[in-house]
Amino acid sequence: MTYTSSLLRLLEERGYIHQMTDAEGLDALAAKQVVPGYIGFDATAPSLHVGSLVQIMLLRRLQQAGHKPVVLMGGGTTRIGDPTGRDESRKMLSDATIEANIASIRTIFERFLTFGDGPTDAVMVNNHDWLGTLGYIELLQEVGTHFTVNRMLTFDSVKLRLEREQPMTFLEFNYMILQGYDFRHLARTMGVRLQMGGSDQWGNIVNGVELSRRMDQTEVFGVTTPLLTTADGAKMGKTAAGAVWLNDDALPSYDFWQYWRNVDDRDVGKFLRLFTDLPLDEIARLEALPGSEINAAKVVLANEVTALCRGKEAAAAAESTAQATFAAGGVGEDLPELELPSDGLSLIDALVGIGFAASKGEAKRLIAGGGARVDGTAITDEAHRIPGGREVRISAGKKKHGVLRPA
RNA sequence: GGACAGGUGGCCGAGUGGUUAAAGGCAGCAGACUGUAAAUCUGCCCGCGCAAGCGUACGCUAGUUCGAAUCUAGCCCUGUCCA
Repeated sequence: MTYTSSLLRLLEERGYIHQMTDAEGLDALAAKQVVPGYIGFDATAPSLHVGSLVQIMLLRRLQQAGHKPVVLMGGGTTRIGDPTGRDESRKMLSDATIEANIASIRTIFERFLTFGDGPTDAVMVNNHDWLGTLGYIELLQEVGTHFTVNRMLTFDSVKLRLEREQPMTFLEFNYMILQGYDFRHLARTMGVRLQMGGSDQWGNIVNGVELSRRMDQTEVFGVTTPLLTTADGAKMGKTAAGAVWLNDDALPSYDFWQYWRNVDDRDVGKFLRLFTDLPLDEIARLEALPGSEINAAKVVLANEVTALCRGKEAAAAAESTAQATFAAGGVGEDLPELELPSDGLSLIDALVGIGFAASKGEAKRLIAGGGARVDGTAITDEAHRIPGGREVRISAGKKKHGVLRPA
């Protein structure tokens, strides 16, 4: 269908929309007024990772289309743990940890959104502010009456857990109620009319929409994004080294850049549309590049996303390091470094020290497998020693490179 | 509270006294081929040690035994059903 609002047109053509509660209603609303919309984020870690980037970009698009993004931090719900997609109950975090996490996560959003007091400026709220003061009886009376257990049991998050015979505590069972309550609270106090989220949040979003209608007769809307997987079916944002974090103190910018540089060919166009501000015709040109030329599009993708998330300088530094390292076979300044003692260092210790191997055994296996290189030459002798006094380039596999610098 | 079933390496899942650091699969790492892609093939995949070897590991603890993930007892946890 063709939308009249710039918001839905933008979201549609860039591939953000999976499901909507009432497309026509939302389209009409967005065409005539500023729509405050929110997305909820967990505060379980001090950084969000690439898996949340679609949601972050969604808020950015909302602002670009002239609406007001509201970032909801789950300071309250994190104390419970979202059962969605999890087999096991989540560990509880201390209040201090949660607060610190929220502060750290906020720095990411400040790169993607313009915060302030204006009508379309972004704001960040914490659901602990209202959930924390909500009494149990009050919750049961006000909110609980609008949920039937019959219906709650039909939700995937609950059903899956029961089918797999995994435990689900009553605490977690209440999560959906609280999340629905969030929406209604924001609708009442801030005029929020839209909640967005991943497709796994559909049930929670619908609950909030219905809760607002039942308690306040307010019409609010929900939009979910498609579940983002890479072309080979894996969830986004996982690598051997762990999650691809957005905060630069959790993952070096060079590694972040490399993540995007190495995406599957088939994902390039999709990612460019979702994660960059490049115009669509430019993206169409890039993703149509034949054969190995597609690598140019990946460099653009890596530059754009890194610039957005880490800043232009970080992107430029990462690119020039990659250029120097891969194309010229030299050494870029963004590579991981390790001090090289004047009397040299064993190859094994060097690999472990720079973080290319988790243990000496792993380093040995790497060497035995022919994956260890010193100055570009494969070394298969486990006992190899690197002499000191000179800068040495060390590699594990084709992609991981580092530098040993004399002390 | 009772009956029954179960708790194995990152995940799934075999194994019911010794040749088991524990089959198989997934995930991961490396090599070949390439384009820092995919697919495919090959090797690797607990830690320490140059090595022979040592140390840890099958929910926890204590036993039986020359020897236990495998047998016994107690405990903890989970599920299903019953109260």
